[in-house]
Amino acid sequence: MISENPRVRFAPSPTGYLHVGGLRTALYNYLFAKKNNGAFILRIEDTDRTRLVEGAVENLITTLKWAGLDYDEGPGKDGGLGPYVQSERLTIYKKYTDELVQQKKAYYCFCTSDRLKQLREDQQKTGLQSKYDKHCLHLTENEISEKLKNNEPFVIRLNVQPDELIHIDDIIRGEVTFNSNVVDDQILLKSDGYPTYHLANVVDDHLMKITHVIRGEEWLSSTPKHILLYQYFGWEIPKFAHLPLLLNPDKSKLSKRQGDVAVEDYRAKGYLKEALVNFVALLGWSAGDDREFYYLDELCRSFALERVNKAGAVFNIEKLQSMNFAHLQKKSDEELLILLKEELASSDFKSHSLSDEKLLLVIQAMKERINFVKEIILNAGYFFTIPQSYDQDAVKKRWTLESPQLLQKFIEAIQKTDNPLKEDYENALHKVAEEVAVKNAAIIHPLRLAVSGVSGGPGLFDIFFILGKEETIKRINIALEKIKT
RNA sequence: GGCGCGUUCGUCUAGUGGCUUAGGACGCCGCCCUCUCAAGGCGGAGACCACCGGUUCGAAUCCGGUACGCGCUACCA
Repeated sequence: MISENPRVRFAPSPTGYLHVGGLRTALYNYLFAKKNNGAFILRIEDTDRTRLVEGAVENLITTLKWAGLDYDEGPGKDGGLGPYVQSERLTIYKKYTDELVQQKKAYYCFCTSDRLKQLREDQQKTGLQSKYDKHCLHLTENEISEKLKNNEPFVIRLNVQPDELIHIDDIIRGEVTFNSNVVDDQILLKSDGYPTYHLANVVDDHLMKITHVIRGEEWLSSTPKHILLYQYFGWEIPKFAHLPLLLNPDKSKLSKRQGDVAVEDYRAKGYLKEALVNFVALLGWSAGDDREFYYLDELCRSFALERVNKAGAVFNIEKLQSMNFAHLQKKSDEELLILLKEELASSDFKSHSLSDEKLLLVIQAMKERINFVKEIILNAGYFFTIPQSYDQDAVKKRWTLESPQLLQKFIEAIQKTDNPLKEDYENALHKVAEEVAVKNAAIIHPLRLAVSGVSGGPGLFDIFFILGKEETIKRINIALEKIKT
């Protein structure tokens, strides 16, 4: 347990959509906050104007909300330490860089990108680490004001001192040490007046009283820059926790090229938020026992940063799918009804005439045969409309010369029944089979084909009951005309 | 190239010096159930714990080195 109420943040860039890796980072932050009675803050890091995407912030917020990760402070939810969008905080960053420049902990740099590029190439050729050479550090006050007067573009760089050891005490990785000689004089303020991630991140984390920085491992290498900034400003350094990366099957950092990475893609495919959250929570964390099925509130209670793994985790779709199945099975029929009606509304069967009562029966029949609600429509469209075709392999295998007369007899048998139940269909069939002295299967298989067009699915008598007597007879008759051997 | 991080079944993981002939889950295979497809039940294959060396009575677990993988190395985050 953390003694003081911690404050954590999820700080995405609005570049279009919420990445599943981002979802996990957000989730771990959220879980940590909830577990320790802390605050979960959303901050938008939109300092790269070249990568801005229209509507991305709204999309991010909607998706986060869909997943159930509501933030305590953030855009539209002022906690007194806003604004929570970095592009609205430019004067703040300016103020703090000025302070650093005054104390000579940062300096103006007028180098052109051409010179920088050349420098990098030269260093690479000689096998050196590519690093800024402090060329502009020695500019005099006069030279600087002269250049500023001439409107020469400039950036502000961090003035890193050599030969210092910088220690990071990471909750997940333990102590990590860097020598300041490998830390570049990072640009803090870009020539367009916007801060870089490094500056904005540190300033905001401090101003927003962030106690724990929980973020992806890709940030570990730049953490020394951040530590230096905290030290230069004289600020307390937050605790760090660098999360293992989410990986493609080839172990590279999870990327778009190798599959879906946007949370909205998974949502659109029909994954339940419960399954996605559960799955992603287990990618890099476990409670230490064999339990794998969790709801969000249960995760909140069990989560511990100390138990997060160090190694990256391959994002395995098959496991996610089985997770979806598991969560689907736990849903009540009524919950599934809502989801099914949503899917139906945007399907070919939107003008179906089934009552909620019938839909509930369809759900009961199909539930354990699907990984996604939409598969009810995809795999069992016959509940909503007469089969448009008959599976030819099944016809070949199940439709025999005697099938027509058997089905005919079955029609006659059920014709006599009144409001038949599942058992009545079954009894009728058994009786026919007995009369003609064939196995039940000899009638069942062609019947299933006639009524559904396919060879698999729920119990035949369940299908009959859901369709009703009239519809069942009608379909058999149509099949008798259409199916030729 | 430099710096950093990592390495247990195909994949996600349990394991924090003896409980381990390394446990679970997904996937795969087989059997049972069965009108089909699933689900479910039972069983199976699958990890010389990356490698080498050290510490120890004893190591997947501690230490060192090597290899491999990944990340960072931008006026991107």
